[in-house]
Amino acid sequence: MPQGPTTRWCPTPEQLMILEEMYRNGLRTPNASQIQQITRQLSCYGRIEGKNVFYWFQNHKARDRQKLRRRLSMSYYFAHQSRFQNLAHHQFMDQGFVSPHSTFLPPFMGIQTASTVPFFHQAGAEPMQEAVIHEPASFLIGSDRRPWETEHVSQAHANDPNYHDLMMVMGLESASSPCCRPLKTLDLFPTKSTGLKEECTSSKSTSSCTITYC
Amino acid sequence: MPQGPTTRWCPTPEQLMILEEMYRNGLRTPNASQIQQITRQLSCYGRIEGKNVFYWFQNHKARDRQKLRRRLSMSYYFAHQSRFQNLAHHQFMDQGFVSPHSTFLPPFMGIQTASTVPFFHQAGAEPMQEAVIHEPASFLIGSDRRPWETEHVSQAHANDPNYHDLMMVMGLESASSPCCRPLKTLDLFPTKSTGLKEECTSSKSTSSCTITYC
DNA sequence: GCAAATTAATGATTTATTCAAG
DNA sequence: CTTGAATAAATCATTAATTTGC
Repeated sequence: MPQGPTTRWCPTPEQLMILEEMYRNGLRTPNASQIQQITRQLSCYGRIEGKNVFYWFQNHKARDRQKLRRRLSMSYYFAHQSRFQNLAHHQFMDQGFVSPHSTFLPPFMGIQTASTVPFFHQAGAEPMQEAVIHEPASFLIGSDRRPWETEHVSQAHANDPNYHDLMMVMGLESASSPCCRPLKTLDLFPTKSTGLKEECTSSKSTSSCTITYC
Repeated sequence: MPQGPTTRWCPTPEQLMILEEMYRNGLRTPNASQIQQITRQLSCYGRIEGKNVFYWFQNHKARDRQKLRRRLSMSYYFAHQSRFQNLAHHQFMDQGFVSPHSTFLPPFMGIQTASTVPFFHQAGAEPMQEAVIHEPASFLIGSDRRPWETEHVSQAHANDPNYHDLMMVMGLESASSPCCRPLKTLDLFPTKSTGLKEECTSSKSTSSCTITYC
């Protein structure tokens, strides 16, 4: 076997740049059609499948949240350090109070989870209203992202008629072969602001997100 | 529209019976091919899709674990009731110490999560070795369950060549149309015992699981 | 009895956590 | 250490049981 049984996707710089641009522009949870479109778009920069796109957004979103929480808890802790039983920072950072993969939290909380965060706020002095730690399920762009509909399309999509789905909705060309004509600024995703909690932290004044890729 | 836009799957008694039998026989995390097979098998008892099967096993497994944890915590609490600050059972069952959807746990633990359970055991006196609370990721039967490959197959599976995948491996007939000839005992899933933590609590002495459906 | 109101189950999604390749 | 991949936990949402007032 020349290619090995299973090797994980390794995004090319171009793919990564495009994905990050989409993310910066507010895309968080692309639906099946969007995933297909993005996959096709990125496939001219290297091997890629729909699930790679799906996972990339999932992980990127999760790790963004994680970083935010970490920063928040951290700053909260340092602001009220004296309350935490005279434990120095490294004492619970380095000694197993918090696993390296878990979210930072003051020692008395143990491992932080979505469920325990409220207690943290109860125990603290200030509400920290400005930063929503646990966003509700309404956080997605479209609610009809169904991994089950994302299948094999990237493999046998060459002349699959199901491909021309939401292309119009997204304002993307609906060429039936991998789009290899980038170098253009496209109108990507209509940013219907649905009261989302954590959407588009970057500047966004127009009603649609655009992405420049090259 | 006769059927309405979107209504969730409502399993028929036959479908439920078969699924539960498979679960009893040790199936926990069917892979894509198994899901396809099961879907096809159950489709003659009513409308069903691959994702329904996938979700059913996921939910059933999770809620089994939940029940087990609840029972364990419960019995542990009653065994060491005196330690819990003289709180009667209803005092923390009924007054918001434990949300109705969360796992039962003694009040000092707050909401139970997989992460907090170890602390619970640390705090307690006995190890309760016999029941593994938080099973590792190696808990699945096959590691290649990919929801992304489960798609539309139930919709346009009639003459899809990809269908005859693991049928042999599973010892199931590979008819290309929905199997509507039940009333038979089939050899279903080879129970390769891979050091699983929470597998097949029911009696299972042979090396393969069988299911009788009618 | 029976239908509105409540509650319990459970199907479907999203989020958090963990594993492991590189 | 970063991050792609996968699983488990938590949550949401709809349907079925069940209760309650008539």
